[in-house]
Amino acid sequence: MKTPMTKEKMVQVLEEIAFLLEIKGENFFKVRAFQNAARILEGHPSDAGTLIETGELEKLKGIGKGTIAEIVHDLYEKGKSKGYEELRKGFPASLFELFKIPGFGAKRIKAVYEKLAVQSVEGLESAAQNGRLAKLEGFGEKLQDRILANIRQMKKSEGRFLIDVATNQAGKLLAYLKKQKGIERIEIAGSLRRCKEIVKDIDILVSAKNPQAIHEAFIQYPETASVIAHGETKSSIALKSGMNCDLRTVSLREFPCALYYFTGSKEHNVAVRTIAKKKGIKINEYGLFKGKRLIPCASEAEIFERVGLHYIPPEVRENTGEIEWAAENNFPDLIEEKNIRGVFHVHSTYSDGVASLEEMIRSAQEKGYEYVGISDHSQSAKYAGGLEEKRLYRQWKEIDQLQKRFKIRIFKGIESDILRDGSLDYPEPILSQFDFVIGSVHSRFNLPEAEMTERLCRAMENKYTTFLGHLTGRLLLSREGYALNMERVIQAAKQTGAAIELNAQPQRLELDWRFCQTAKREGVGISIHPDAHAVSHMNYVTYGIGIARKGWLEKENVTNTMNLNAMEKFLKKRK
DNA sequence: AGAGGTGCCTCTGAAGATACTCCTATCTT
Repeated sequence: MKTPMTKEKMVQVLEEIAFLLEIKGENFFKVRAFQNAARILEGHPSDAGTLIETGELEKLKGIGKGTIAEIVHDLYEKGKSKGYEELRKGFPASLFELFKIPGFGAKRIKAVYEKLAVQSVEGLESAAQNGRLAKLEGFGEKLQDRILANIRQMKKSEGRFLIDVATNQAGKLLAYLKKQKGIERIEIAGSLRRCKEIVKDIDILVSAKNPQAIHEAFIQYPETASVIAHGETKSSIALKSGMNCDLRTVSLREFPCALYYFTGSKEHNVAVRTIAKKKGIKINEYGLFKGKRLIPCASEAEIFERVGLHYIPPEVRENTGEIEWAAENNFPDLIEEKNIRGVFHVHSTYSDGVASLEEMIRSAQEKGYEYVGISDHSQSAKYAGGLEEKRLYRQWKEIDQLQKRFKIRIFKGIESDILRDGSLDYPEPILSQFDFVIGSVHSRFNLPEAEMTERLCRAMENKYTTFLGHLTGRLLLSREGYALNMERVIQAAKQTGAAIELNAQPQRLELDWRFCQTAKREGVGISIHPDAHAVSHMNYVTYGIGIARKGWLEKENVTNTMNLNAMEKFLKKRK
């Protein structure tokens, strides 16, 4: 039996359909209907099978009973869709890559495809290099240069993956391997275990009774695109997604030292080995030795114990001061996900979310939170359906109604655009009615550093600004953040009492962990927010926790570890 | 294409800036 198509793949197909319709110059709303459906499906907490078998699919607003539902059914039941295949005729798969180039949309893709027979990024690059692109109607020298630069930038991201992509793929591979017989211990190691925001490959460590069979099963993994190496202790594969995975097998006895070694970072390992050496201890991936004698270690914790260090959790093993700290005996008690008592920065269908207020609130309550802060976009964010006064009142009214039915405390807030001059997006009489305000920059990204810094500082000086949202506006692997004097911004937060958001969306993950320590030292509060646009995004908090731990944050440093009572006081005090 | 309300039609994510080329495509979630 064929395994049913996964939801991720379906989402991709719907996005491709939208793309093809756009290239064909179809009705804008038709295109958007497919984009919308893709977002809805992606953000829904259930998998495709459940949605189809329960009949819930057709009830989803934006999917309906017509074409889109039919395509999803076909994809699920037959693994293919006639309509989609028809549409794809004559368009090479490599054409989809072009959409990832910033500054390259449907119109321009259509133009180069039809007039220059460009079918891929490679083709576009050579057309730009030999100047053919600039000669095309509607193009020119400058655009050609910009596109070349963007292609170069994009190529830098090749082979690098966001943490959620890596986590999901690693999870599936791990589940597959765990089904094999003879597994004793299995763990993810490497940068993924250290919770790096960008991951290059997945490292898996296994001890098993029958390592050969595990290596064999590993290279047979259905998602394997090619086998790079297949040995007795190490195998490497490239997944269809382009991601590489390494599997190493060790004995059960070696497992803790191997796990420690393969978790890294290299710099951390070198530094700890140096300390160990001074005590006459040798550590390598095979074990911990005093002279020639093997000292058995049943866990990583024992390794640290042996070298006289406090246990250092994987996330902070970057040799950025954690070892000195571990030697001093006042190692921080890093925040854990269970410490989070509520979240802010939750969107709904009032602006650009795909789930209703009720669905988002329910999901927060089901996660066991004491409070949830709703913050849709403000009126200037037209592209995202930002709320002007009238719809704001309607939302407040609905929240009041919902509050009667839900136990969780609902805070009324807004993700307010920070306008060019640093002011917020509503007049004071409206601002004063919010329980909280997240100030975020969503436009005019290319101001000079001094001006942008001033803009953010001014926003924080506004007494209604509770949190400063996604600090630099970066999108990992696709867009640099805007220029900013981080030290000054953190100082301004300290002086004004505004908290800085740690946006847990995998593409953002900022405040960057490298600056969390600075904020912590200055006593600036950090608030971990999912920036959820769908129910499934509520889980982003987990990544935020990983980054917060990586930045050495403790419970006390994180604003939304406050209980409801303390949070209510905090929000009132800010005004 | 889907939703909503009516029976086949209308409306839908709504603007403003930017960077380019020459009047428009793209980006902002």
